[in-house]
Amino acid sequence: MKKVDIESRQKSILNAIVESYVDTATPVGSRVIAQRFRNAMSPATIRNVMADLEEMDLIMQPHTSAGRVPTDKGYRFYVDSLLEPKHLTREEESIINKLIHQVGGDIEYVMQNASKAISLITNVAGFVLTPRLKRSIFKHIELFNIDDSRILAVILTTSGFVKNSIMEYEEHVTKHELMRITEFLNSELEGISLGEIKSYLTRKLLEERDSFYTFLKRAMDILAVPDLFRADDHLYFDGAACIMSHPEFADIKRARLFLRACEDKKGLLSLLNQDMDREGVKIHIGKENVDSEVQDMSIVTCNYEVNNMTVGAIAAIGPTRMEYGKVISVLKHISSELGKELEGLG
Amino acid sequence: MKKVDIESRQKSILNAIVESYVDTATPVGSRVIAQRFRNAMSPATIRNVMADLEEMDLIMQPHTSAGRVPTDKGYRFYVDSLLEPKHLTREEESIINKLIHQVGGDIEYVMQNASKAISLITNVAGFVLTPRLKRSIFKHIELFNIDDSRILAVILTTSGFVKNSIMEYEEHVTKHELMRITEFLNSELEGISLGEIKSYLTRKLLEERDSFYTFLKRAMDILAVPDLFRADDHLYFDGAACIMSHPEFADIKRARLFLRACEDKKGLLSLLNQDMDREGVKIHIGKENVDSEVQDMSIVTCNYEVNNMTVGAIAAIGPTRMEYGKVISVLKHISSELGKELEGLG
DNA sequence: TATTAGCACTCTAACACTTAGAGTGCTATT
DNA sequence: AATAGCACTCTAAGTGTTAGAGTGCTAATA
Repeated sequence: MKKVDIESRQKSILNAIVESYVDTATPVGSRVIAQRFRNAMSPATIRNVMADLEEMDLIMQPHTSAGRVPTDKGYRFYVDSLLEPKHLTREEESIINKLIHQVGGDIEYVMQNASKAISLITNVAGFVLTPRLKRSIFKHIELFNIDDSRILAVILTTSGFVKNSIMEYEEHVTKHELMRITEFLNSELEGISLGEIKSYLTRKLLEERDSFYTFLKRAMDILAVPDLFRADDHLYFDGAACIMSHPEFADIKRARLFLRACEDKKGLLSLLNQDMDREGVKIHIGKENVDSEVQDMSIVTCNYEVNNMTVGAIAAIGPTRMEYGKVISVLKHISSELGKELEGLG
Repeated sequence: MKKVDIESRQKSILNAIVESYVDTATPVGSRVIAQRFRNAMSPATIRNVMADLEEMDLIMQPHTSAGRVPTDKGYRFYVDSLLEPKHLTREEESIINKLIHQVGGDIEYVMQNASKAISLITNVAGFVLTPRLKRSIFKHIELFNIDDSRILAVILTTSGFVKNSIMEYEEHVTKHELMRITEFLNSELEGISLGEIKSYLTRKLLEERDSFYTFLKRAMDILAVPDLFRADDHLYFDGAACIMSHPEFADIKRARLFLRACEDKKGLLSLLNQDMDREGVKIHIGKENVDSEVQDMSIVTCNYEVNNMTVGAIAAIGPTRMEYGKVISVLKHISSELGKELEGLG
């Protein structure tokens, strides 16, 4: 009889348990696993291994006479050590690309379709965070009077986004003065993120003392309109319907809790903003989430880049029993396609 | 014994049935109604009236030994002839106003919060359609080169919205020429809706034949960027969770169908675009909806105005058993507050 | 010594059966 | 015309029963 490394046998059985459970949503018994291995081991042997895995807190039994189900820790081990990358089919890629690169859609449309693409392919709910303007780098500004009391500022960022801001102004600013201010701001603000503009100008204001002060003050007033610093983090959501097909939500109460968590958005927003700083795919399984509302869910996030700068993030959320491999590849793919599309949109 | 107009007694009993059923979600029997009228009539009498109402197809029995439930036709009669306007409480108004007039939010934020306000107060799902730019009236345009090959157009509308559009352009347009084009477009397009600009300029192009042609052609090319004519109709949605508290969705299958209908958006979009043309509240009960997916739901819509022009619409969707009176007043109130807020946002 | 067959035991999910109660329609009475 | 009384119907909830899936333990086996 061939000698098998016990460690590795435990691994492959855990792997089989996770994949079978993800697939069927029913606790998996020793018989099923034995068949999966074409009876290379007897159910009894597998039961022994299962007892070990349960000892290690990687799997558990919902009740005494049921099969095993992976624990959060079990999924974590699976994701970290067993998961092998899963490629998307041509068909799947084509569906995603069609949704994201649809002609004639504005940014909101693209965001909405990206979240729909996530949920459609992964069969869990999808989230997309809009490009964060505050993180975008200032490139160019144009100012002009639209009437006696209002000035329109148009700001371009290096990642290609445009931000408008109208401000009311009591005293009339001459065209000449406006041009000087425009020139000044353009030379001064290059390379600064939109979120930093305010504090940058304030600092500048403290340094300058002479006649330049009034000029600078006025320039700042024009820019410091609340509009520019408004919250620009919005979450697009899709997949409420498809999530309901999972048996974990057969109980309407759990379904409601899940939907409430999705609509609350605050928790997810802060998670995404946090995860955005690290590149690539991040996974939060069950109780690993600090947010108590999603402690029986898993959240997978991925940043996306426009012109090589991270400006936003996308996410998938569903029961801990999800196809992690697939979700990861889908998010990676969509992140990259979304970035490309946004570059094109300008 | 006092003589009572039979017509009016039928009405008041139908009214009682509808209100009791909306309130309790259980088929209402003759005893309950009798108690509602403080036993002014006996259950037996009421049963006779109920038989009449059933004859008229205003109410029905889910099964032989159950109480009565209003039919679509019954709700319609109730809404048209029995419903009395319901005022919002101070508290409710304050919740709505806080949500909509929150400082530091951009348009998307306001839309999202408006839909949340609808669902929060009415306890059914809320929809908000973004301001339709195509319906907005052209007021002013500014054009400038952002680099050698790209021109940024900023269009202002009379309702106060701003629309950006960047276009790629092979040959360089001089600053002087750009100014001439700007002036031309500003004088020419005043009062035209954004949706009509393209056809207007095309018509103009056919009339002109001389040297002006090239100039006009160029102006049009700049404006006719696809971006300007992109789909700008987005639906914001909230209340998936709260809709789940209704017993009609105890069956997960119906819940899924409802969510699918909400996420599909196409049907709702066309309904809203249609309803927008008439002012005020419009109600679609159950089978009155052409869309088969929502034939067991009711949809209530209301347009909203910015600077006295209808630019968008809001809606509530839920089971036919909904508090029509309340939903109507909430939509009216939110429509008006939303309009005000958007005027302020500029 | 590691694996496996056998067996008693446990728990769930499904089904059948029963019953209380809410509600009706009809008929006879006021 | 309105109502009380009554037989009838249907549902929802509770109770028992059973089949079957799965386990852990022990003893046999390679």
